[in-house]
Amino acid sequence: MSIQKPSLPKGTRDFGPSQMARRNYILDTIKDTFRLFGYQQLETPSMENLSVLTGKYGDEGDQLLYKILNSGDYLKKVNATDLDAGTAAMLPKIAEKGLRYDLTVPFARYVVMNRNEITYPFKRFQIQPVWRADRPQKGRYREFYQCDADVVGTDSLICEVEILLMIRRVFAHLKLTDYDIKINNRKILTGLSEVIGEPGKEGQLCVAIDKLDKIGWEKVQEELLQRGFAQPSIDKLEPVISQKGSNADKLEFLKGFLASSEEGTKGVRELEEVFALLAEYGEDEAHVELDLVLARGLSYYTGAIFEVKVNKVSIGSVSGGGRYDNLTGVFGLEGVSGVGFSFGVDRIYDVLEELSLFPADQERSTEVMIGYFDEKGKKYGLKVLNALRQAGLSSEIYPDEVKVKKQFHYADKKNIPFVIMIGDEEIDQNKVTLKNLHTGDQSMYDLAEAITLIKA
RNA sequence: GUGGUUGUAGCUCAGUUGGUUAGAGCGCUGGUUUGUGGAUCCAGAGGUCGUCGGUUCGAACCCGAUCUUCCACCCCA
Repeated sequence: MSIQKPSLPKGTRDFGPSQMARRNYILDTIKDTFRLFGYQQLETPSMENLSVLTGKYGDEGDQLLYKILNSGDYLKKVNATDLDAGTAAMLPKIAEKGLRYDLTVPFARYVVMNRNEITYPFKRFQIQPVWRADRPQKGRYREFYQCDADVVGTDSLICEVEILLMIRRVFAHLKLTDYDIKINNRKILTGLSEVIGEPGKEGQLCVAIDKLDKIGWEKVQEELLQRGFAQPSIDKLEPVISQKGSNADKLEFLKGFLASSEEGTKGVRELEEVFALLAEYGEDEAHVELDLVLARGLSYYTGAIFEVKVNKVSIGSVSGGGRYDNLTGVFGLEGVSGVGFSFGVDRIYDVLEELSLFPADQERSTEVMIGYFDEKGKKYGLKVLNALRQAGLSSEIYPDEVKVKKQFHYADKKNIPFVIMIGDEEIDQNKVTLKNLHTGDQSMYDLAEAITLIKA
């Protein structure tokens, strides 16, 4: 019987106590914010029927889905001809479930299945892991968490504004100051493709233009040519690429540039209203930047699109989202529009780490540990322990009778700020010795006094 | 999915053209003090060198496969 070394599947991680403390610091901030804006929490199963998931993320997406082998004799329904037909044809016979790939599709499924119980507009948030059979890299995992907030059943641009406000609140609480919320509108991109003489190609345009930051204008032109755009059309795009200035300046420019496109003009008007509403809230435009070349690959966006980039760090975007007109159409429920966005917790974690923005005492859990010299002290300590907990102090007693040195060492390693020591003297005088591990000071007090001191 | 990269003690890393018993720092355990942790000093434990196979008298080192890490592309949070 050989002992096997345990290991983790590629692209997955354990979260130890200190990581969990830090993750919860981020997640609690996000949850508080979602609730503050009236969103309610939803959870859906880790696995969905494969029919719910396939075909929603494109061919590549289907490849990245984790499929779950049927229970029992999973080859039961397979015969020789199925084997010859290849993987794609055989898949439905051996797997009927899969792990969720994102939170949007399960949400759409939920809305459709509960369409009659839901009161619209429906504001929900959802924080759960998702799985992708991608090749992992730094900041890219096969299991990771998404924090989605969506509101469906309203076209109001107030939702867009509130997304901006939620992002700003979360980042302010996390002490992140140097970041940009980039905003654009899919209708503007549609308008652009019309105006430059390539109508209907906004999808292709998006894919290429989205890389501007990364590969530069020259390379983007090459890519556009490859994607079948004519050189004169590309030339017409030039003034948009080089457009600089304030959000108002850019909108002014677009108004003229897209005048001939009905759709584009609509997009401009929507953006204008978002900025106008923001002002109505009494808020400024800090961190909000209209980015004419922000595209985002996802094809289902139809209105506003968002992306958040933290400056001066090596991590890509940490949040993104947008408006979609027909979330639930694939499940047979037409006309449910909505807008949503998502925080990438894992990436925010990396950003906070890179910028050393995690609070120092995040790891502390226990406030007081009780130590003692012998069995008598231990028994006395149990009463003290109970009193501490009733006073609302997170506390523990060292469970084994070992040397005092070892007890203190434990408290020190666990970053426990106070130790209450029990010996014969304390028992005789009905007191406790309280030691502050940070300063090293210690003296004897009544238990009630000690509790007040710890709470101070 | 394509191309490349990494793996030696719990952690960060040395390790000569292939040659006897694979090292350091930090950490860990015990002691120096019989009512006290974090500093000093002393001692100690811990490695089938990612795994499997091959070449060789001999492999941490050379070759192959596989797993893992990270990177670029694709795509994405």
